[in-house]
Amino acid sequence: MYAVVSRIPPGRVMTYGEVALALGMPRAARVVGGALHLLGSESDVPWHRVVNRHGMISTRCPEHSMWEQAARLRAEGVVVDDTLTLDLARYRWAPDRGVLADLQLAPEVLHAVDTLLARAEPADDARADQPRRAGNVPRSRGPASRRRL
DNA sequence: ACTATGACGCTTC
DNA sequence: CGAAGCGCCATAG
Repeated sequence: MYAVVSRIPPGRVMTYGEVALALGMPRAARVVGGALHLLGSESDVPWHRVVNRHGMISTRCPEHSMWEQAARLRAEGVVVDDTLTLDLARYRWAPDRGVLADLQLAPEVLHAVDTLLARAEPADDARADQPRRAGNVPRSRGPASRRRL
C-alpha cells in the first residue's frame, strides 16, 4: 500500500478506491484510509496525494489535518478550492504497467491487478441492464477474491 | 468468536 | 445535486 502511494508523483493524486484496486483489493478502500491514518507525521509516504472519489479531502485526523493536506497539495501546484475539492479529471494519476511491475507485488497479486484493470476498461456498454446491487463493486470470482487463511 | 468502527464507494431516492 | 442506505474489509475492543 505504502509502495503504491509513494509512487504517486508530486502534483498528482489517486483515490482511496484506486489505491485499493492497484493492490488487487477493489473493495478495501476504507482500509487504505485506515492505513494512511496510522502514519506518523514525519513519514515519507505522501499521504496527502490520496483523496476520496469526489476529489475531496476527507481526513478528519488532527495529526494530518484537512488543512495540512490542502496546503501540501497546493505547494505542489494543485488547485484546491475552498470546499477542499480538486479536479480529479486533471490531477488523477494511475500507475502504468512498468510501475506496477516495479512494486514488488506478489505475482498472484500482480495478476489480480491485471485482470481488474482489464475488466475496468469495457465498462461502457458491458454495463447495466442487470440490476446492480447497491453498496459496492460486485464480488469477483477471479484470483482477486479473498479467501480465508 | 463477535461486534463496533472508519481519511470509502455505489446505488437510490 | 445532496442525503440516505448498505456493502466491504482490516482492526480494535
